[in-house]
Amino acid sequence: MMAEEKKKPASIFKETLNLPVTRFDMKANLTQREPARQAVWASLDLYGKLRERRKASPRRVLHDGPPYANGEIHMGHLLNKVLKDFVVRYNNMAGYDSPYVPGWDCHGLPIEHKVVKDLGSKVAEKTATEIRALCRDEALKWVGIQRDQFQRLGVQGDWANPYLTLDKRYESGIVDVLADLVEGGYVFRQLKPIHWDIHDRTALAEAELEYEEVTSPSIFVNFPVVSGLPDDVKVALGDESCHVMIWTTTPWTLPANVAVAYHPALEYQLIRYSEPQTGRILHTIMAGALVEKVMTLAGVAGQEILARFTGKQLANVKYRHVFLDRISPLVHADYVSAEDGTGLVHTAPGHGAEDYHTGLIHGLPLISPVDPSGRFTDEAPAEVVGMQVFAANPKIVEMVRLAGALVKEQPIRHSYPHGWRSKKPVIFRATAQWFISVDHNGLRDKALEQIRTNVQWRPEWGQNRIEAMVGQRPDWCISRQRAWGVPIPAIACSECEHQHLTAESVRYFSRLFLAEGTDAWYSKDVADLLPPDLPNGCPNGCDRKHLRKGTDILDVWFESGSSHRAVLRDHFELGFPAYLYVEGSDQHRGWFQSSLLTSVAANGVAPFQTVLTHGFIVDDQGRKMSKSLGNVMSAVKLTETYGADVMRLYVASLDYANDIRMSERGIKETSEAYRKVRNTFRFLLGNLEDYSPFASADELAIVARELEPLDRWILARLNKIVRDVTEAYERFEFYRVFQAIHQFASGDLSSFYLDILKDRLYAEQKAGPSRRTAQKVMAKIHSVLARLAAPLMPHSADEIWEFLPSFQNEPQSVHLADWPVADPDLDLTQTESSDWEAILAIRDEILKELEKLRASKQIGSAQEATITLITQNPTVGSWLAQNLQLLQLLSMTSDVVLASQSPSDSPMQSLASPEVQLVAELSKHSKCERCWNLRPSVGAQAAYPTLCERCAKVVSLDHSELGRIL
RNA sequence: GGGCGCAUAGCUCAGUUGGCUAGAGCGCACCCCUGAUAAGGGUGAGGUCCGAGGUUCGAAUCCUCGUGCGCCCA
Repeated sequence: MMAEEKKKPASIFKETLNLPVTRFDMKANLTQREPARQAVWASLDLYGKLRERRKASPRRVLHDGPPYANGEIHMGHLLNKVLKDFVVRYNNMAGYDSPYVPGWDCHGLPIEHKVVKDLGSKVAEKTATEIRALCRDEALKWVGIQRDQFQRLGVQGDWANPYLTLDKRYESGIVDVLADLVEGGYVFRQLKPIHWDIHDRTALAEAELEYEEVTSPSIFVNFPVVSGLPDDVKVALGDESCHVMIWTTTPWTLPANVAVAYHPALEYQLIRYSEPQTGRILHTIMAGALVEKVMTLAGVAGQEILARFTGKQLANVKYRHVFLDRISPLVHADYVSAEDGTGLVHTAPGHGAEDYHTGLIHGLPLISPVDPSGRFTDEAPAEVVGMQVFAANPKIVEMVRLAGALVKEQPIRHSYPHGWRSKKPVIFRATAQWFISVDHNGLRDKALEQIRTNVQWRPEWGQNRIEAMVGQRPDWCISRQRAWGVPIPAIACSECEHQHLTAESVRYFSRLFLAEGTDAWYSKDVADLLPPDLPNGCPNGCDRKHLRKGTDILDVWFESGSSHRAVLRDHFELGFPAYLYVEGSDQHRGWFQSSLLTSVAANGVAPFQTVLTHGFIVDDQGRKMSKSLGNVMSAVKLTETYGADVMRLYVASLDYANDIRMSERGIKETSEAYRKVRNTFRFLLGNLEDYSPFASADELAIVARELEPLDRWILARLNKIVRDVTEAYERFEFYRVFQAIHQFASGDLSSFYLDILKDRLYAEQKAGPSRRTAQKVMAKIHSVLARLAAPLMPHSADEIWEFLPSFQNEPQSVHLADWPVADPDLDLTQTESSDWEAILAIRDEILKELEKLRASKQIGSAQEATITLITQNPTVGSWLAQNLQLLQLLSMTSDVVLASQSPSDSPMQSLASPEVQLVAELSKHSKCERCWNLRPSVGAQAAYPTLCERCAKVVSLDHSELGRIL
């Protein structure tokens, strides 16, 4: 019987139902559809239309931080660009003029490194101009590749006119900023140690170093103390002389020694020992933790500890150099430890990075008596002048020994930096560099003031972070000894060492570079480059033949940090300052800071109103993605597999403020969420095919009193979604947008509103008011939801938009549409809200009871059940009576009735309210052949004995031909 | 080692100034429907709110210490 029923032929009344029909494909097929749609956008010049449409609107400029033009895009790029696109697309729809000019960072070491590597030994035959041309080709190649990959993600912007840091206009802008800083007196020249390859006679960056094991002569040296010992140490010492002992693996740096560093919290000891070779009684100071180890090494037995004290008591100690006539201080340094050595560190600011910083803090002199080929200059002690530093090591050791200061010499194996090309050990050598003074003219304080009062930091802790960094940062070294970049246009005199770099001269070069590019600096002779304020050569009267072009280029951070000039102010008509910068949190030290400092120095204010940062991508276990861990996900491949809209939704679903966990599994889940949203739209569209209002969705009057209660409820929900989503976009909280849209589509629409609506859509009169009202509501939801989702899934939202019933009267793309606004007339009153809350709670209880009937095989669909609500309370009873019909509708049951006692011996279930109980049982009504509802009215119309009253009416009105057949 | 952060179901997120039995969607299990069908619906099981102390009548929430992870620096 049951089986027979299932197989029975379709009822002739099926033809009279309004079942969904749509051309909108369930299958997204994004990898084909998206590029096709992007081609359509390009042919429409959608971006140009958008600019035209918003040209008189208030501006919100998101200024793109330039990614480095090297390599394929990775997940970090994808995240960053997609977040930016959410912001830009939202703002354009929300009524702002929000242009997006993408940029690329094209200069710098990695590209130059790659080019030089590819050239191999041929590099020697190439001029700087030729190498620069190859670098340019390399950069432009990657710009092209990355541009295609970014566009594939659906990122909207002026891709035909991006800003490139190698562009003449941009280079000119950089130099223009430099001119402002020179004019403001921020730029100065000073010695600084850098990694130097004495074989290739060139500066090396950190990335160009390779670390290898070498053997070095390590020595322990006693420096004689001349004054400043703490009183208790003096007492313990009596009339004896005393030393401080240091350890070094680079004896050749001893001529540059100007201090000995201690850690203020370490424990030090004054010890007395007998030197094994000579039997002399010596007193020296070193870290207590190392005494045993060092004395054993030196072959000393029976040393005595005369005093113990902490490092900070050494603050006033002075000592004499062992072979130079120089008195130097002890200084504190936090990096000193008792790991190895003596806990007292030989400090030579001319030959080490840490030493250099210590030197800056304590005002130590910077000595570096070494020439470019690594030979001691005549500033060094006479014994070693002209010797190559490594070759001079034994000589220096000998000098220490002769001075009676050598405690122990011992070869040591350790890791030491080598040049990537020469494969030879490198040295730290002080050279003259260009700097920006962070404290000149109160720059640091002004920058801090801007950070605190004139910029919004999102998340807020970004402020703490950058404030701490700016508060502590040293002067900014802006010169680099490379070829691929923007020259610092200084003219030097090799006779008198004069460096010509004035505001006027730098502005002159800014104009020259705007016209000819920075290649002019390399291709022209110095005689043809003399700026107007240097007409007669060196101002000190030296012969013109001594003039040389400077060979330094600018730090790339200065370049990208100057984008507020070339891009925001001068050449792309974006406007200064920008509404927003959006980058990873590492840029608090990088681009945010270099942009801030250059802008505050040149313009007096920050270049951004708001700075939004995102975290870094980690794997599903929270570890960073790296080649060695093998957990790197390919942005390009995943986009090809899942489609840009899915990848975008995935980005949207994550709270990017902190670490961002990504996994292919997560992408698959997002893919499911996308399908759910897409199918929900498909259902809307399927029921709107025959609906074609003349007005656009926003103009379509929806009058609250014409609506059924359920329609009012869903539209009130839609109001809330519009408000929540809009606020979330304003706050850049896209995961709230995603959650709201997904949960609305899945929870409110698919499983509730639309499910309940099916009866009305399918079975009511096709053009009758009930069905048409439902369609009006659905069209509204369709239109609003498509727009809310458009920034996140621009391709799919646009596809959906074209299926709007009112499409002929709408903008041709969803991205040209206005942002939806909530309609307060559709909000529920307080009473309505609390009624709904109660009704939905009862519905939940009904559904649970139905599940029991289903489990015991009494019913299949909810239609087969009747619900009886039981209460003795007359107030509750009358409230229920008013809502019985609604409860029946919402539970999709055959019937909901009210009683004062149980209608059967079925078990009663108490509701949350103790006043009400309910019973669910099999309905006694017959099933309508057309709408499949079990209704008491089935058979009431003699002409249609198998139909319910509603269906009989609909059929007789819309399908009178059927009546004649029957 | 220092600075700035983060940690709530398997996943992605909620959780107001401390206050009912910590929620949602997805996933999962079981079931229903076959008129959204490579769809749709229902019910259910999942939590040491990173850990340990403390403040409080009461802590996912506030404080301290610790663990793990990320970014930046050394």
